[in-house]
Amino acid sequence: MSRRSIESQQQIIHAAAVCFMQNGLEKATVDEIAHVLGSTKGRVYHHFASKNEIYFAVYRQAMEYCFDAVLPLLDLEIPAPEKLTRMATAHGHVMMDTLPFQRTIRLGVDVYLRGSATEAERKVLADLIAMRNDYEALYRAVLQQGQDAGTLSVPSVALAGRVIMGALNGLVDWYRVRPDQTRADRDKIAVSLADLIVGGLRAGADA
Amino acid sequence: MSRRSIESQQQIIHAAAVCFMQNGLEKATVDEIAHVLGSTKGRVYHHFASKNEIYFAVYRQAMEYCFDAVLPLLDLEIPAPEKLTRMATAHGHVMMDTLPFQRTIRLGVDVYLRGSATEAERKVLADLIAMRNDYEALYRAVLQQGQDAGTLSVPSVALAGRVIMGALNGLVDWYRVRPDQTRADRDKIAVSLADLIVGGLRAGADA
DNA sequence: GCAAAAACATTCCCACGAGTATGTTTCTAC
DNA sequence: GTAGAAACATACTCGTGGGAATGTTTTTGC
Repeated sequence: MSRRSIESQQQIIHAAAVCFMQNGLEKATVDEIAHVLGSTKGRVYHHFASKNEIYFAVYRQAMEYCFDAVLPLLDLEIPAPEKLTRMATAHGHVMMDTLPFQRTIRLGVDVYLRGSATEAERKVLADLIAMRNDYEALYRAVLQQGQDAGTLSVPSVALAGRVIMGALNGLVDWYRVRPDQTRADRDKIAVSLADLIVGGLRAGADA
Repeated sequence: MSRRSIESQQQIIHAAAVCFMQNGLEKATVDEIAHVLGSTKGRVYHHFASKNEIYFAVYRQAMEYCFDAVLPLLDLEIPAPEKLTRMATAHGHVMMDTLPFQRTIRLGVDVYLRGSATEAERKVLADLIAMRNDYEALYRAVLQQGQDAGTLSVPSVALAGRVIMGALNGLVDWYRVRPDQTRADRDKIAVSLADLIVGGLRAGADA
């Protein structure tokens, strides 16, 4: 795999993420993805066997962005609530920073590819879904630690994990990139979001 | 509009919701929707001008399910935290009870119909999105009331509204209908979900 | 510098599905 | 019961987009 080839692939993946976000998985055409790059279909099909494979690549990339942001935080020796808050904040940042990729994930996932996919493709998709589950498991682990330590009140670790991911990933549904927005602005959103999720809404809990 | 006509339309809408949920908005074909009913395209196109109109009808129906469940709760004279919890619980129930409709809403919304839609269709879609916003506003109103009364701690009403809707609507992503599941089981899910969102995760807030 | 392979562009094919046109049956009004 | 309209079924058109086949240019290994 030459250097130039990898770079070209990355460009295609990035362009695809943008097209997928703007037009959805089905309406986004391979011609359009190529056109964004000032190229034609030939280039895309030279690097990817099918449109599905492009989607898989975008999916994987999106998950890697998440893992890269959160994995380092697991080693911190801080109480579970704080760790959870920092993980959620980091995740919020990734959502905003890699919006096209994260939105793409939400467009279909298991809906996309129904029957029409080959057995090999289903295998890849299953791996990707497992990858997403592994990511959610990172949060569940911290939830369990907090429950054991008495610093978190978690009736159901599974359900709490779902709620956290739902609230965090919901960000891509309403967040819109604004050109005059600074990193500090996004940080405020991410921190507020994390605090709301961990701290809840009831008054008197903490500041 | 005859009685038989309305019933037929409702059947089509319901079948469409199931197809949309299973295969996505694009992959779900009009032929398939008709086939679920044991009919053909002719029946569908006799009642709906286009596939988009079917989607609109499903969307509207989904929103009406939500409003019908939550609107009555607004008149209750109870503290904001309790009202919010009950609203969230009711919403959770609707999500599970009308799963195909609610999942359909998440499939595209603004992504679906890009440029290819007529001006009239865009108008309808804008109305539907406004309808969804109105629904979210019900929650924001209660949040504001709680903030004013001091029973809720809401740094940003807008953000809190997003978080609540995100966590609640995320339910349709992971909830799966199980035949041996009773209403009590679903109620437990809905209540736990609402408690988590309103109460948060930090220990010591309340039971 | 020269084969050969990679990295594209161009052209073409064709399956698929939305929408239409037209036929056929069933209900309704009188 | 008999027009006529509503409620379908059947058969067809046609644009579109995924993917393959083939041609052209650029890079790389020797």
